Amino acid sequence: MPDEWLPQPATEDIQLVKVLHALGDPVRLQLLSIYLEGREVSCAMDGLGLDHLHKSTVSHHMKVLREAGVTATRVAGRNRFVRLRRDDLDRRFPGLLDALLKGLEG
Amino acid sequence: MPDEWLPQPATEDIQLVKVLHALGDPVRLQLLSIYLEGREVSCAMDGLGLDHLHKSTVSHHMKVLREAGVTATRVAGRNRFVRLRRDDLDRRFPGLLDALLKGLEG
DNA sequence: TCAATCGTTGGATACTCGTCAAACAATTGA
DNA sequence: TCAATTGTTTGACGAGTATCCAACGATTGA
Repeated sequence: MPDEWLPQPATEDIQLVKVLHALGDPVRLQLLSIYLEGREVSCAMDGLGLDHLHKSTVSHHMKVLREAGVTATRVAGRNRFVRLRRDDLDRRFPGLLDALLKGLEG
Repeated sequence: MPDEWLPQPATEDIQLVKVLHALGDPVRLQLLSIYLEGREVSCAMDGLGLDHLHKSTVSHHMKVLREAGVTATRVAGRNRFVRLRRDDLDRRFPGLLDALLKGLEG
């Protein structure tokens, strides 16, 4: 049985303004910094620094990132594993993720 | 009499999340594309593609960009001349403006 | 089978935001 | 001096959003 994926925009349909809007929020920018580490992250993982938020709130933010084309979500049983769409974003907006990574470090 | 400038955050106080939030709006992203051409732009200039918006709305968007640290505004008589803080942004978030410029072209 | 787990959905609430309109201040030119 | 110009400010209003809570569906493990 192959993996199932939640719906997401095609690479060529990713819009810059939606990406920037999605990332212009403290919680979602922190999620990005986690994804940028390359880990595939499950929603209910602890230690993401989001313990103060309700799980439905985190789920909402993850949906925003996915619908903007920033992340891809693989469904595996009860879990959803989220990862950055790094190749798609690098092709669509070259240098953007690299710049954000540097900016998040500083 | 020297030029007068509207208040703006210091370079080291520019926050990535505020910059992204400021640019995550269609009108403000269009303003950025105008500023990226290097022109110093006056608020009431025609041909900016913002004719459908009330002047107070444009003024509001320009204020958001300035307070996020994206632009600098010089006061000259009745006019305000707005320009990108390119050097400051390049120093604070290297590669970000270049990536946005490329992304706006595509 | 059945309880526990993971995540989503819908409702409720408070807050933010984009927009316009009107009033205002400052400046300029006649 | 005085009307026109430029841009800001304030208020109002509707739309969007961030958050929590409760309920739910799907899945897993005992």
